[in-house]
Amino acid sequence: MTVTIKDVARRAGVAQSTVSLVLNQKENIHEQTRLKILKAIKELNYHPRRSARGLATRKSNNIGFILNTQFFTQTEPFYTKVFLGASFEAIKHGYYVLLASVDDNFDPKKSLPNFLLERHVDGVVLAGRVPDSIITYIRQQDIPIVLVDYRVDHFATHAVLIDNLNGAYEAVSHLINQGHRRIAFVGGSCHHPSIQERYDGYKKAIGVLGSHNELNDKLVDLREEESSPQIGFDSTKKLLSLKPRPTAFFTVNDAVAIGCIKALRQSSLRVPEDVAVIGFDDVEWGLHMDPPLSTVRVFKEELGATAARKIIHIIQNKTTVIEKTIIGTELVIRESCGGMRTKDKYEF
Amino acid sequence: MTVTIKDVARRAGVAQSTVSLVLNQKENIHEQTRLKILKAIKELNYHPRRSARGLATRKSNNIGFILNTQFFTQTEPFYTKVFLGASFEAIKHGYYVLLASVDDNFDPKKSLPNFLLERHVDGVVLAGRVPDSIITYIRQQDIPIVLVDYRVDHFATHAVLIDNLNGAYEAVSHLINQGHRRIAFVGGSCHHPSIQERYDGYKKAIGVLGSHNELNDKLVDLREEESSPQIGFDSTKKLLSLKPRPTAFFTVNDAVAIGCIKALRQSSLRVPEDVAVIGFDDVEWGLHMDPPLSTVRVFKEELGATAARKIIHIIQNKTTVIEKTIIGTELVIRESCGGMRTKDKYEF
DNA sequence: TTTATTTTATAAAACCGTTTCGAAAATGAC
DNA sequence: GTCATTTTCGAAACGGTTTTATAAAATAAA
Repeated sequence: MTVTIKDVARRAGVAQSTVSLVLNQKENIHEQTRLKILKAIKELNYHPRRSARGLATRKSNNIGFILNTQFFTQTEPFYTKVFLGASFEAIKHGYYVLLASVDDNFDPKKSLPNFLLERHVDGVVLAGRVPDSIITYIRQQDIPIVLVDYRVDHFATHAVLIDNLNGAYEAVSHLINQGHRRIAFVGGSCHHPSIQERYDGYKKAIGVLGSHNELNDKLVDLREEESSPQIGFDSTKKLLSLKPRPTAFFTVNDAVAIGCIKALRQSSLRVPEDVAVIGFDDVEWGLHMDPPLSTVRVFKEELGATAARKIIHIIQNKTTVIEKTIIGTELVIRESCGGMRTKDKYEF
Repeated sequence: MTVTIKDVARRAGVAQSTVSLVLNQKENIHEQTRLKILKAIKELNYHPRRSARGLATRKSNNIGFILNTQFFTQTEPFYTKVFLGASFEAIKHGYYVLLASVDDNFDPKKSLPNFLLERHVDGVVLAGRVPDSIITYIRQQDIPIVLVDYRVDHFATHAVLIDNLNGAYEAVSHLINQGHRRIAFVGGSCHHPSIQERYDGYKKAIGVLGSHNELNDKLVDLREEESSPQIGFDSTKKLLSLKPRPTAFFTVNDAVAIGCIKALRQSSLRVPEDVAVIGFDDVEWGLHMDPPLSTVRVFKEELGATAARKIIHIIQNKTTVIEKTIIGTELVIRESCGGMRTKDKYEF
């Protein structure tokens, strides 16, 4: 029924081990027999079966992609894009990506992605904040790891990261250059390193370009919860009570920006005429918001693709030297941060 | 190093075949030896290796998920959600989902998802419109198929479908009940069966609840291209030139609704005061639009989950009787279709 | 009770479709 | 003709499942 390496060998008149050798591009195959075998392969339309190969080589040619369950409940499928990027890049290299999720409070002794137990993956990509315990567990199994958009300082791990610092720096610089002096930093979860870095970029811009006494803790609203439009709304409402009120809002991501703009509108403030807003991430619908949202573009698919390339490289080369790759961002100026009116500029 | 079935057998003092028997829950195992073996399994933390199992059983315990490449370029990750639904449902049943995409003009002789060639999946889910040729090919390989959000009338295939007809019917009925008499049907690709069905639902509602001469071809704008905000914008602009202009717009999906509302706004028409809009799909950001978009909710994850359950069932039971499952929709009334003002009601 | 027969539980062997490795065969150089 | 060097081969893994054989236990027949 299904054609095996044996059939190919028979038709080509060679041993199956020889077929295997040409299949795996090994040395020392006489060109003539190589062609003979290739011909037989083509004629029979032969394709080696993955599980057989996997058994013999102890490689699955799959890679696992694990993320925190709670990210799925988020408004914007940020990590989904990362996954897609990884998935399609992996295919190019002959790998498939298996998706799994873990809870924040997960216990390796009780529940684990099955692909880890069944040796069904050769390496895993961990996306976003994941519990330490799973990192520890996977390392014990000697399965290579690459983190995406997450770092753990006490683990030496390969990682693909967003240039949050610079992204935020550029965004806030832009606001400063437009004359803004009271720039609020709106609502993100202080637990995620990426958010911290965005905050650092904000501070740096104000420190470098503004005057230092403009670095005002009151203008910053970091939260415990995962960022969301709701958080953005609440956060903005709170920040609007400041006197004088902020003239610009740099939000920790686009989801927060949505809530932020909603709050501004509810307070009868016009964007961008009265207040400037810049988000982060560049999600699809930012373009269609009213006004179209200025933001810091994150190359989500590229993050995933890079992680895929990296884990595959590690798998194939047993690389041991740890390296972190930082993917740049791009400031996307649309309408939500338009130039300030003269009146505002001299307001304070 | 890695613990195999042999180790378990040795420790339990039985033959490995016996271990295999309890692993696979077969009959005729003395309870006492069963427990003994289970104990050994637990103590050694043994997990059968997938590729070994796969080789022996000729099953991969993977399922393939194929969709049209062009859907990835679409604004809203509709099918991505379907994929996620399928993926997580599959995990519950011990399967993993492998993602692949095919071009519209793809040729099975040249390029094929590798998992098909390498017997790496036991069945596949095809999402959205896919070329006939791939369906034909997969059937030849005797690999079970389930379609999601697609139907091909000349193939008898299992399918999971959206109740587009009823969804559209309810939405348009709602508009009619609000007093609208000139309801436009805005911009979708006439090639996708789902769009056709939504159109049918629209016609049915007007036919049943309206008067028949309100069924006016001029109010309908179907396109060749895949639906998008741009299409929605163009389509709406065109429909607005009608005299008298439509008072309500039923768009073929939410992406189109975005463009539609943008066009309305550009023509200084207020939503919902001057014009009502209802979309379809219920994408994430519809809730955050201004005004929040009324729409017909499609349970995307549920579509995927159902497809996963179905394909797994077919794989395991060799079911042969074809069945189509239709998943209901839900009319979500938000603000974009609010009641009409009295003035408009009597306008014609 | 003894013997034959069936049932049940376990063991042993064959198989799934590859890769790998040591040995054999072919080739070439001297 | 001998010795190296290529090239090819055969058999043994890899880690499970499945089929078949066998021993032990249970049941039925004599």
